[in-house]
Amino acid sequence: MSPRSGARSGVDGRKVRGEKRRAEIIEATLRVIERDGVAGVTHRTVASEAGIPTASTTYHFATLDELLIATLLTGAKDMATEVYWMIDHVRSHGRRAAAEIAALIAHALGPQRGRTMAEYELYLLAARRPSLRPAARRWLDVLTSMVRHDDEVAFRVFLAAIDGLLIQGLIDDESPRAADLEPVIAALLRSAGQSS
Amino acid sequence: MSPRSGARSGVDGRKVRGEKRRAEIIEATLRVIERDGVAGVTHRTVASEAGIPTASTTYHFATLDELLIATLLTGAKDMATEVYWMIDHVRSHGRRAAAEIAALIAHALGPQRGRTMAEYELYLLAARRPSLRPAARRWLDVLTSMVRHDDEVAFRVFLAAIDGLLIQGLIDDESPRAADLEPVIAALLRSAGQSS
DNA sequence: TGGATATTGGGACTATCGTTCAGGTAATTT
DNA sequence: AAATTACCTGAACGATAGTCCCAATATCCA
Repeated sequence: MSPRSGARSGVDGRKVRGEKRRAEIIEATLRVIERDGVAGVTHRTVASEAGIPTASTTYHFATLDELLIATLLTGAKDMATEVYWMIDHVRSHGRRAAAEIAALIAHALGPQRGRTMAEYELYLLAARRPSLRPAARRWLDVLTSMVRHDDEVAFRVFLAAIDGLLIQGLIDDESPRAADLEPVIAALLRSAGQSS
Repeated sequence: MSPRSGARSGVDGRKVRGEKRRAEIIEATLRVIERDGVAGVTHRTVASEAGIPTASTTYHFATLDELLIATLLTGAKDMATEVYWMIDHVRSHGRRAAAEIAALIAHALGPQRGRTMAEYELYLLAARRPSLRPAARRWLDVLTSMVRHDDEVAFRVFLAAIDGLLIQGLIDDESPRAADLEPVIAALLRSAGQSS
């Protein structure tokens, strides 16, 4: 049985013992996805990555879907944080924003390449499984909610273009350099991002 | 053994008999991906979808990877054709382009939703497996090669934004309506697409 | 026509999968 | 301290996976 189904001793925050395991399992899952993709996620590979017995993963996450949902929810926060930084750069750095954002994208496609792939794989999984969609859409909603209403259209263009650049960058043999991305970002900001 | 590994009777183009089967198997694979995703692709599901015995798929495609590569190569042409239509609309319809493109995207996210998902799943698969990348990048290269050099930056913004809109549309509960997409496309064209 | 070869198709072998279960340990409450 | 409950874990079950093997068949060149 899942620890959430029964048995909470009194207050809510008392089941601290298992929460640490849950977090470890989720982190291990993310590492597995970075390395082998969503296809490589099994109870056994995750348990092995976390260095715990197999049955422990099935105890905290009754089904694989449940594990993936939790992983996506956890990852969504990180994704949102990343894009939030971009927006912050646009607002504070003004003209330098293009260079800053280009560097962030280059970083996501270079050193963080595995992580970026993992995020988009979970994203696509959400497209196919309705139960994952709220989790996947959350970070988009969060971002959208923090721009003024009259900028919503421009903001959507900005987000879509960033998504597209990241995805297209994933199938390049060598990671794109920030210098190559900068003119594209500049053109994007010139129309869509300047007023946000 | 794969038909390519041994046994060719003299010349190369003599193995016409099996080519039809190969095509059938690839088409069945694409249908399986549309319905169940890349994760649903197994020798057995593909064979069942094509109405042929299981061993026939392993005969023509020794490994599952080989089958996926062939499927991606076949599908790449269709994807390129679709985006080419969009560009054509921009050039010929002028001011109406936004509405036309919005309709195309709404169509890709509505009736063609399964197909669109399949394309992006194969796309992400290419990000993870270098052997698939040339096939995935081919259509992008083809598109990029047919715009003037001074428009390249604007064109990249355009393509990236389209990609992003499609992906984000995939995780919406109900497919976005063309009317909702049109202002976004219009804003995009206003800056990036008008000169291409 | 006859032999060589490409192709088909049914079945089977082995590995791994998700999930379950039963018995144990550690913490928490009374 | 006793009991209750969360938590842990090794083993196992049934299902399904990839791939292989071998006999049967269709096709083609000589």
